[in-house]
Amino acid sequence: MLSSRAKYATRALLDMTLHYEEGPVQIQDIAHRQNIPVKYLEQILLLLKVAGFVMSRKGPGGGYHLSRSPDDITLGAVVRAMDGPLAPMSCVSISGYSECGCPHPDTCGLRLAWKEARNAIADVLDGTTFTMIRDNQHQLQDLLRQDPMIATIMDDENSSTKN
Amino acid sequence: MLSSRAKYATRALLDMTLHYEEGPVQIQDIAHRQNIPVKYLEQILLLLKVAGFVMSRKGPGGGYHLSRSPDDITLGAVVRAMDGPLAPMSCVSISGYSECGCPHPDTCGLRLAWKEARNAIADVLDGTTFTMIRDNQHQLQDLLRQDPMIATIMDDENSSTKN
DNA sequence: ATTTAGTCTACTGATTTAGTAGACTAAATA
DNA sequence: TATTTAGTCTACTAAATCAGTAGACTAAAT
Repeated sequence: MLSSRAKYATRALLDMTLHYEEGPVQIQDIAHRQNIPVKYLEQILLLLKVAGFVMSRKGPGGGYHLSRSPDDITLGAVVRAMDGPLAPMSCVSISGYSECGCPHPDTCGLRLAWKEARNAIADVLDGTTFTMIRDNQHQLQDLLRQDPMIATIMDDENSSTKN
Repeated sequence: MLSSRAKYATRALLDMTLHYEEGPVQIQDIAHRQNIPVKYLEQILLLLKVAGFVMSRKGPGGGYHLSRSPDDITLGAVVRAMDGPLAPMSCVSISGYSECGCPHPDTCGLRLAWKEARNAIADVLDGTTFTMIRDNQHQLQDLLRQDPMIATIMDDENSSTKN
């Protein structure tokens, strides 16, 4: 499970994607719209700034805006910046090959499986840009506007029974 | 990142898969071979027993053994039993649809992406049995035995640069 | 009766998480 | 230049979780 830091960060970036054409958006506005504790969001935006996803301007009319096109920001990059490697086990992240304590990491069958899992998740998250997320969201909203009853059906169809 | 509980549990089950034909194996033996703290492993094996993956026998000649074929035990099932849902966010696990705090969960574009990520990871882990893990491990060992220099190359080829 | 081996419960130290609080700095503008 | 606006930076903390450790107990075999 990803941290709430990652959850809020991605929500904030989606919010800024939705307001990308307008000027800078203020922390308070993002916080209110996205239901995020203001003071916590401040810290998270600072992290996103250090990581190069957003820029800021102080003073009246200031606020935050994406530092590049939402087409060039992937979910994977953001999650890594907030929560570290996507790897399910340290032995398949660059930083921690030999630190897993496994008796024979070089021939470990589990390691192979963890690697596949990491690659699968990375493929999805690195292949998803905030532009795509925005477009998908608009499509969902259109669908729901046409037929409000579709909501529950959509959920049943899209979610597998597996947690 | 999965817990060390999940790490040890999967290592223990792999160990029991490797000794599946023999009788019960003792906690101490698993712990020594797999480099796991004995007292911690006790607790984990109890969890695995409750979850139905293993059976135990007390007294001399006793120990633990798989309660069904390693062909019928998947990595996904074990990870869920140890660490809970594979979902990267609560909003895409059965238990927590509406508890994410998102303003509009039903049309959330992020939720769609998290769902895809969860399905990707679930496909890999639910599609990997302990028989497969054992066979892969044996294959790796054979390769390494033939050419000890291949180890580093294998690692370079198999791991993407992405964490 | 003794040994062997799993079972059960409680506890603990360390770390991380998810925030809160408050003082400070820079930019705009009147 | 004073004031307001809005981001910045540092410190702190309550609660939860994690990764074990400790020790007494139970059941099976001989």
